[in-house]
Amino acid sequence: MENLEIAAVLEDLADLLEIQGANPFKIRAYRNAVRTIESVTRPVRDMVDQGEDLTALPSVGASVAKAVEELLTTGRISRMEEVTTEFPRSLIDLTRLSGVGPKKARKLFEELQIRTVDDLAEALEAGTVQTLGGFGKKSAEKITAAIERHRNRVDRFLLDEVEKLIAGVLEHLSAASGVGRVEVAGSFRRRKETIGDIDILAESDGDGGAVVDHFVSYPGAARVEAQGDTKGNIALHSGLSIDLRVIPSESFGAALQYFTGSKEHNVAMRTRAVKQGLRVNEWGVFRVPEEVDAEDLGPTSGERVAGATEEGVYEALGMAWMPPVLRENRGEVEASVSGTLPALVTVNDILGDLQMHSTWSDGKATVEEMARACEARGYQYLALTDHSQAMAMVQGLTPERARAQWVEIDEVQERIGEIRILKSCEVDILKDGTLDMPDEILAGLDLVVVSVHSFMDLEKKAMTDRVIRAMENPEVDILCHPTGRRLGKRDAFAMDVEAVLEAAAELSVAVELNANPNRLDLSDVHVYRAKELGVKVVISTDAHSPKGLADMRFGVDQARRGWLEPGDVLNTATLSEFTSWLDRRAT
DNA sequence: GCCGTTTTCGGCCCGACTGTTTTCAGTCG
Repeated sequence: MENLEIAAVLEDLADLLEIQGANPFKIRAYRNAVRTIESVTRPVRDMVDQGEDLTALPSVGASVAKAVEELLTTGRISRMEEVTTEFPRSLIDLTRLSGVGPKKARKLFEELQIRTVDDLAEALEAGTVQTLGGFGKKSAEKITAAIERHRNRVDRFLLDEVEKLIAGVLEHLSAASGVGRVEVAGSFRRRKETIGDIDILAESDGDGGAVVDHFVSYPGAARVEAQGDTKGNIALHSGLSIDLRVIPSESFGAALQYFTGSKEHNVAMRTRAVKQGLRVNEWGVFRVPEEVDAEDLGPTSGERVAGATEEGVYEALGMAWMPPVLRENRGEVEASVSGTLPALVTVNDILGDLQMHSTWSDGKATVEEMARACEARGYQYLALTDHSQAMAMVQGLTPERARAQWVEIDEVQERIGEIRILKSCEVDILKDGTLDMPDEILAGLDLVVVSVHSFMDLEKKAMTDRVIRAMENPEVDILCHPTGRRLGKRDAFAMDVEAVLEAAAELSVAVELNANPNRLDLSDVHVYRAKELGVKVVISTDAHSPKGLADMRFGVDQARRGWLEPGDVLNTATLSEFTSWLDRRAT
């Protein structure tokens, strides 16, 4: 069982306990443990198998450790079984509907015997929901709309989609009178691989309500969900929900910090602040007067010690500012305090792109066009990685056509001069782990990259063995898009990523972080683990046109989320450093 | 349920908006 699956079960347990009305701090404790397990870079399963003490993990105590061990050995958690005799697990789906929380879910179940979203839809249709105390006409309408959205749900958006969707909103907002800085905060600013909704902050010391009015008048808005003096929300036709907060200048940094999150990062920060007699909220950092009861404090009571800038907020807490990509409570708070934050890789460090396609297979541009586009980006080298023949539908290269391409590459290299074009091939890993290209061709290539494109539904062990077998071929340099996922479309293969990374370390094979925003494969947690194991990461665009080369920045963002520094990323190497790496196995 | 450089007991992050509950609970982020 993968870490994410374990976390999902515990999350369900927390949701059910909340419906049951358990102690809120107990519920929070479970949720904290969920976050820990989601971001542990090693498989928890291995830790249990090796008899390690799970309570060494932050926020995991005796109860959660026992529950996880029980889950891994028996496939169930007895605490969960107890709760589900009282409240069916399907009630969790109700709380996922906007406007329905644990209290309402419980009430719907106890008074109307509603167990599922379908039950709820029927009851709304019949008009019985409105008869319950706490539910009126408006809430019935809201929940009906939420069910509708749930049924044709556009769950999460990709980073590149969001960038396009919000450009017009930002332009519209900047045109509002009295608005200064406009920043997008939230998971978008942290460059998370998928985005649920958008948080925009607008600086204004004037009439906040007027700014919100202007915001909700955005012509592209499908509906207005909320509208107050400091806050508004609209939904676009795509389903993307956009929150606006209007913030005075003196609080802009505090608000930017607060709404950038993550929630877990902020909790860790505020807990630290409380120990220093400070109070952090979206309005600033305040020194709490000692003899005043916390209950009597307003949001801006006490002496303001920071708030105008984000740097100032961190400084007030004795911390160094850090890039938003790190703010996931995975050790960055401690690293910031101790001055050991990583010096993250940037787009400017990238000196080459090691996966792209040309018209020799399914690319849209010629070898020369791709090379010139890479040259224009300031790279020292690129690798042409057209598909091998197993990818027949995209005219993958036969050995004969591979040789023919080498001739063309030599000609282009002659014309183009400085930038080095590496002869490569994205060789398919066949079902049995052998490679779709004869050894003499592999030996003639400058660089061999390998990928799985077929039989993606193999059993976990078979898939893991297949990929490791491919990496054992001494000609192999890079494993591309290792888990095969397509965000929001296709799950990762059933594959033991830990075992594959360990094999990569052993065999001196690099792993790709595919920069295409649909893939971003490996994930942030996996590249972090690769770094821990000493596996080199290559950030490649897999471009099929010159335009696709620009996706590099998405890959770099993901690498930064995984704490990678330039030295961890192979394609920050200069050409001569990179070619010596290619000779690493020569003795 | 978890945790400890003030604590092994007594805390645990905090504010805005909405709808309906005439003074605030529920939900959300």
